[in-house]
Amino acid sequence: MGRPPCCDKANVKKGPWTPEEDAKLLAYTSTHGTGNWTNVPQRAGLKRCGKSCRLRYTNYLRPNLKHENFTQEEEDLIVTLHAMLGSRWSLIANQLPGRTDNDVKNYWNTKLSKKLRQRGIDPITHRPIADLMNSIGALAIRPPPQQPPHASSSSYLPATALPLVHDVKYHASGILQPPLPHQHQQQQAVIARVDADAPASPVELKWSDFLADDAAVVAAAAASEAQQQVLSGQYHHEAAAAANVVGGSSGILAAGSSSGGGGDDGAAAFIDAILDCGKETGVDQLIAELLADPAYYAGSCSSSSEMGWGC
DNA sequence: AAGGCGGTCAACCGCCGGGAT
DNA sequence: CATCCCGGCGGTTGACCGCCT
Repeated sequence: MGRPPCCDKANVKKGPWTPEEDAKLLAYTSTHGTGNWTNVPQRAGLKRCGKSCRLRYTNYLRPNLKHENFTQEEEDLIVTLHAMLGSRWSLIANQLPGRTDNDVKNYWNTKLSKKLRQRGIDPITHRPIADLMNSIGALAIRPPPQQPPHASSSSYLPATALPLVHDVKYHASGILQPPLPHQHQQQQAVIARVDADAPASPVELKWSDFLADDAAVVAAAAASEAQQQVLSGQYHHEAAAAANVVGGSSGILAAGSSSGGGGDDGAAAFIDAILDCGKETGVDQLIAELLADPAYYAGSCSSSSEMGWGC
């Protein structure tokens, strides 16, 4: 039971918008701007729900929207960001000027996820499907852990750790390869730089707080040094974001990848906490920086056309 | 020609978080 | 502090279209 509907459904028109309705909405927004959408229908002379008006405007009528097909570069970016962020379409869309979250979501659901699947890549985890099947088989026969999940000398490791984001290109290409040494060094350098910016009173967030089951344990075991900083409680939102990018992306990637596993929820909650750590989080900026740094994604191939999954 | 089928995408729905009161 | 309202988000639906049989 959610909130009551925002509109009187009996007096609200639904369905496709007509050119006349578009014109009314455009005329109103061009003179009055956006905001207070609940009053917009009445003032614009529309028999629509305010939410519907907002959606129509943001997804279709808003200036500077791109209506043409997605480019190869945009596809690459979506795949990369989806690997980093999961289905946070608004964040992904923020990195694609002129695209809406609805655009990106639809494009992902109808095109990109299929492309990945055809390439043998699981679109949720961004791992090779064959790899996942092996992992599932290993999980099925693995005995329960004998040690607490945070034991440092854990002999308990999955057959294949969940993926690191810097592997995304490799996954997308279907060729899983380890990062080159200089790539790893550069990743660590970024972590160090981000960590150096940590505030004097860091937010107390621990990855372990979000651990709930095996999947999260696997993710933690696969984490890098940067994630260890998170585990030690010296959390800083940007550092944590970097930790997730470099070592803890498995949490993001695992989110939603299984049917309701608690670890997936934990990973998602962890990311939520990161994103909630203040308006100045700089997540967008961090994403932009990471994307601008070719070292993160420089693999054996540099574009998805080379990946071989062009149209 | 017509019906079935799958793909695409605009739009809706319900939930959530944040600000206002 | 509690409640209400609004905007935003992600998931889902359904209309439309083109292709195939």
